[in-house]
Amino acid sequence: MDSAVFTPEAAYTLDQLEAKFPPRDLPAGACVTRFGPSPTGFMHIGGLYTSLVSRRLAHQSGGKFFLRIEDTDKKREVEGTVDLILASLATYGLSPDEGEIADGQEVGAYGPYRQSERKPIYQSCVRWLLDQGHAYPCFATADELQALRDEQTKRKVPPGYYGAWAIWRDKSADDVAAALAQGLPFVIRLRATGGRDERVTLPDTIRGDLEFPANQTDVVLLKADGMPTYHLAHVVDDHFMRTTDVIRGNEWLASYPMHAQMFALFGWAPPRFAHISPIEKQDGGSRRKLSKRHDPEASVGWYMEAGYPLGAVTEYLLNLIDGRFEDWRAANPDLPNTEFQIELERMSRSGALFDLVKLDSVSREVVGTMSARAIYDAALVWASGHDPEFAVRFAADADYSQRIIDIERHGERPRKDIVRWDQLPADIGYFFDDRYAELLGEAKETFAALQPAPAEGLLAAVAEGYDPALERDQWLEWLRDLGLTFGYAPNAKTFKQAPDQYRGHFGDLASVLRVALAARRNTPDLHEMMQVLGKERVVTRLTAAIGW
RNA sequence: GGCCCGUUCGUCCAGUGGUUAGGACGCGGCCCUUUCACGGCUGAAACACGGGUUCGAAUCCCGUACGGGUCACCA
Repeated sequence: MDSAVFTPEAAYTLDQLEAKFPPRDLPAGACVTRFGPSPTGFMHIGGLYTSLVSRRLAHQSGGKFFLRIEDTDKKREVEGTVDLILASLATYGLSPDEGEIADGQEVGAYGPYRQSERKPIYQSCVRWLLDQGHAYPCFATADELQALRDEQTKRKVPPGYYGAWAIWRDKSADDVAAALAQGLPFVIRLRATGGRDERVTLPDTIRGDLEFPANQTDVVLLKADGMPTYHLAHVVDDHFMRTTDVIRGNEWLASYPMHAQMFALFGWAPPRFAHISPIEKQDGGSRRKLSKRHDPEASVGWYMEAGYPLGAVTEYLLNLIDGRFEDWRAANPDLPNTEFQIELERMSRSGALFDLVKLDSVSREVVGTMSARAIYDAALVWASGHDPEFAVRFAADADYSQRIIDIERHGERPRKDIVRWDQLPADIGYFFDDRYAELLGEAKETFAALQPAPAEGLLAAVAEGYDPALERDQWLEWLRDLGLTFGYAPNAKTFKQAPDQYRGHFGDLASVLRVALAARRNTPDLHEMMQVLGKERVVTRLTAAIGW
């Protein structure tokens, strides 16, 4: 039987492919890694995690990181996913060196980088396997396969298409020709070579040597539509794309024996493997993988919407990769995190629980090291996409916005209360007059509820006497003195010693000003806030509040 | 069910035969303080269990339990 019938799109011999995709010219020790997502409408945080590991490993060794779109299942494909993947990677600084880099645009000499466009390559390899007797066509129907499984379950033997259960494994050429003549759909299966007690060992970079029973299953290589299964595509692609390190989720551990067998049959040296544990989530008493359905934080889109700065997600993930990152960061507060060398060998073998609280803490630190300008730029990009109304305000006066951001962020102990950009509209909205106007209603309520009630004439006096030229200390002294004339003790201690002699203490006075100026009781340093607002706004707002 | 993987404070990690089992986040307390933060100090908090090996085990071996993965023409 001519194998061409089963692989109509085959176009090369193995030798031709070897010549077409020669070994890469890279320095010794350089790692070539890849990320191979299927475009099913979603970018999982785990994909970002794997990409981070892969890309860092490649780059710190002088190698390459490429993106391969694994779109061999046309049923599950969701349009637009590739753009989403590209945007996600780009947002967190993980753009690939090779592969699709923009809509339909590819770079790199080992393409095409979409598996759906590599059919001739897969079929060429399968044809060789067929010719060698290492693969064969199978015309079993879904019903027949189901019946097989039912029988296996009944007989309590391992389910699967193997050995004597592999009904098409040893069919005669006549049977095959007959099925073909009827136009029956077929798949191509591997003729498994694993012996009954044979074992294979996987030298996993993270986990050390792992041992499994050798593969005995005649796994499907080519589906009825002529597309490869993951197994075939992985082996063929990672060989011809010259991947040195396959970094993938540990759900692939169990299929390693199949892959190993195929590499051996082709006579190819397998790459190194590193199976990483998935990021999990606490769910009641147990833990499970972060799921697309139940956990919004499973999607990279969630982090983009929340406006976590690039570095925050990266550094949090780096922490999961190697706990020593934290120590490194503490010792090197100013170095870019790309300087941190990751080591696969040090990765945890068990799955890490995703901890949003920790992420926030990391983010706080990351934002803490950013300049007001950098925060402004990043937050504006976020706002443009997620809060247009705020974006307009924020962009209207870039200098004003940056001074707002910079409040209490300079000096020895910078304020670290920004975690994600989406908190900004609520946190600093009151600085903008149009937003402040919208907050007036609640401001009045808060003002009316103030205890002790604001002293008559206080607002007018502050508005009257406010001198923005005063340094913080002088200003404080001035305000304390002024407060005293309205019955506010200069500090809490004095007040506590003689509560009946005062209306309240300095903190109460500050609250009055805060509510009038910011429509809330909690604000950053009052002095600095007033400086940024500027005398005009301060006077206007205080004066308007006199009637509250 | 078979096969495989995993198990140190609530969480993330250090620890590779001899440590008062360390750090970070979170939590409690104290301090600083014009509110909220920041910061400083401090406290509570863990080697899944049972057997070995050893002078000595979180570290090595075996078993148990509990989690997880996988057994598709999905990746």
